Amino acid sequence: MLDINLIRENPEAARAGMRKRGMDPSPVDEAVRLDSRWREVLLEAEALKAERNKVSKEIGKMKDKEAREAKIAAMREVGDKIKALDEEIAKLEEDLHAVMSIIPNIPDERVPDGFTEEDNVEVRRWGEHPEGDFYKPHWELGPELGILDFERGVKLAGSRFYVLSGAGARLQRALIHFMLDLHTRQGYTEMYGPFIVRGEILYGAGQLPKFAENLYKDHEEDLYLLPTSEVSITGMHMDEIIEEADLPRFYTAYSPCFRREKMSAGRDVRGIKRGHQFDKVEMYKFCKPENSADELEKMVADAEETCRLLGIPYRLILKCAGDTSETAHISYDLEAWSAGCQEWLEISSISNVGAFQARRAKIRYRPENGGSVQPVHTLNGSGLGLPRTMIAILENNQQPDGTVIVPEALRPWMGGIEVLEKA
RNA sequence: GGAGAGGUCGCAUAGUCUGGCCUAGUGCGCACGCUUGGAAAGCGUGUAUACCGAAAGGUAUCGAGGGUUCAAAUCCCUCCCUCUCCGCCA
Repeated sequence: MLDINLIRENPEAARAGMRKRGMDPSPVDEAVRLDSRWREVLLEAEALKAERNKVSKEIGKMKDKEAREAKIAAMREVGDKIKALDEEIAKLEEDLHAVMSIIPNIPDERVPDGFTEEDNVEVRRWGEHPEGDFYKPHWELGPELGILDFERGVKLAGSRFYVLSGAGARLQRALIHFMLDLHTRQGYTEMYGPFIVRGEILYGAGQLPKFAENLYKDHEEDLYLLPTSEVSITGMHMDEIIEEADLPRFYTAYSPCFRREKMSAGRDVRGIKRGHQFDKVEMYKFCKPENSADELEKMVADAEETCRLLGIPYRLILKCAGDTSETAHISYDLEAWSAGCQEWLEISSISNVGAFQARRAKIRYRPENGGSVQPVHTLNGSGLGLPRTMIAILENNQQPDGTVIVPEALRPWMGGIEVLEKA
């Protein structure tokens, strides 16, 4: 959510941001209109409340019965007016809130123009593409090695589910281990929390109401399965005021992620690229506004280090305005090359969200110099999505004989397995 | 799942029965000042958040949301959470 003061003082900035994303900027005008009407009615209601508070206090001290009754009758009328105005205020607030929550974050000036993936800008590349005519896609390679079972996944839970077994399951666990240890070394604190969260937590992170249909929900309580641990980490400090001395805070967390993928029905159905359940290790930062730009670059470097240590060739993409998440000022994507599918796979998305989520989730900090509290900035980035990292490793590291070499970095957790081969 | 006790401005507590001097008291912590060679102690002052307003000031918030009333921390209803005991079960 943007700051209402910005909408008031510089609505053109918000409009320009929406245009840059290819959106119709009219919600900004609607917000300006609702806000000004809201203030008008609020002023009126508060004046009446001030009067009522004052007179009510007098009534408490009055001895004269008749005069007292007269005042009570008068205040009863004032009370009715207040009630009507309060209802109007509540309605205006609701409408304003609804409009404010569809106005996206303003893209950073470095964000390139454009509305589709085509307009994203490649920043840099690392690593060599494996060349050869023997590279198979993972959906063939995995079952052949006996580590990936699509049929049983479907039997258990339907399409877009799969089962990892033996060395496949172990490889994923090794990756989780490796990433958490790496991020800890990079300065992040490991967190483990609920994989099910309340609706208000999703709201604070900006997932609700917009993405309601993409979430799995408990059938009788206001609880949802996590679509990403970005949500739970944001919620970690919801409604808190953090002392400046306690910033920045860096967190890393492993969690499964659950998504109904309603919006991408029929897309990427093959293999493990897009499942309803996948694991992810997340990086997250809460910091002061003046540091978020630098922290973003550092987080990108942390994600790149993960790829390099695993030997995964990648390219770093700066997303164009139309392709940048609505909560973000600016987003980078890290894409891994997969030799079997012959395509770039998004394995990490790293964003500076600025105050956008913090404002919504009421996460603020108290400056040491005594200034007033203000929203912190938040950043989030995948420390790599596990399935796509698995794809890259399996496909790129395969040998002409159909075996797969385990990256050195993962060996400490592989129990002596250096090569994946048919059991 | 059953029974009970609770949730108050950083922390700890008073206030709730009996609605109005609650503009929420007190202690601790914290900040500043006085005192001191310096410190501790002591003394004094200050110490939530949001919104409206140029300001003065006003409004709201006592777990959340409704209700009663001229007036609600206080009375009523619903919900959330915590603790204790019982039952059941990883």
